[in-house]
Amino acid sequence: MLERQPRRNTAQKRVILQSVEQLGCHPTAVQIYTAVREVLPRTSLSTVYRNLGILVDQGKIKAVKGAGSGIHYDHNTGAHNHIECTVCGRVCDVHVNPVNIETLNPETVSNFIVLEVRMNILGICPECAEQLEKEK
Amino acid sequence: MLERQPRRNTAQKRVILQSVEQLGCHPTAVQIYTAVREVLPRTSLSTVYRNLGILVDQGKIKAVKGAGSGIHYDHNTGAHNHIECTVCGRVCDVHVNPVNIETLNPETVSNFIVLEVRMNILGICPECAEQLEKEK
DNA sequence: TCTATATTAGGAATAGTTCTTATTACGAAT
DNA sequence: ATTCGTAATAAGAACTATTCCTAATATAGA
Repeated sequence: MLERQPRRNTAQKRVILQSVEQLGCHPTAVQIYTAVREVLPRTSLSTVYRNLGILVDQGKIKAVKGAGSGIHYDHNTGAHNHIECTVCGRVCDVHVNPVNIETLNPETVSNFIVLEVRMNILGICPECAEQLEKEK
Repeated sequence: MLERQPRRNTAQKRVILQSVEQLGCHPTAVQIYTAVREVLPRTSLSTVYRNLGILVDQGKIKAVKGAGSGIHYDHNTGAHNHIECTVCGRVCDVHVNPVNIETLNPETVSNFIVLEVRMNILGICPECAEQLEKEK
């Protein structure tokens, strides 16, 4: 017997998913909220958070936590890593050779059962680098 | 002329650093706070946070942000990566081959100036794995 | 010991996220 | 098309982790 997960196809949910896809470079909940409100002005921030949680559960988007505060959302659900600007906080995709989980020695990982290896690169984005150069 | 950084050697600061070193496995501010209060019962949480910030600035400890909420503190300031238990939130050290920053192609990193590569492994610690096994 | 001021305790404030509750509206069944 | 059960909503309260504020305290240098 299949468990019925009632999931209504509401306008808010559709626009929220669309916004994550269109905003690019991994928006935060507030950025998504701002974008959604341009289409549906009465949408509340909690609705955005709730639906982002649902979309993550459904595997339609991914939550990304970097060095800075706050969660970023990513419509690219495939395996890839992230780079984060330490100046403006922007998060972008980066494709470096992934670490093969099977090759990790149990001892080196304190005998943990490894689920996922996330690489997080910190750096300065081209825009912020240029800005810093100008200010000198 | 050397800038004078007035740094008083207070009991709180000493005990806070000691606690980070002794607690092991990367305690959070609240865990450090609890440990410090056993020695200095009138210590406040803001004092712990402020001193942890100072110790990070001085390079005596490192702040570690993982997938879960909250900051963990690490007395091992050398280059190494972390593994985090998705069940209990514990953070441990792990030594996998570091990624050489110089080998990264500018294009693959969206032309960012790379400062640091952090690897964060998610998994289940031996204790939680055993617990989960029992509950089955 | 005295003194200037860095540091503290305590609590208020803030940021980001989750929870609560009355209301709304989707969609299945009439 | 209308009705009806309940999932989803708006609004804001609550919560968690952290930082800020201020008067009181205690350290290091004279």
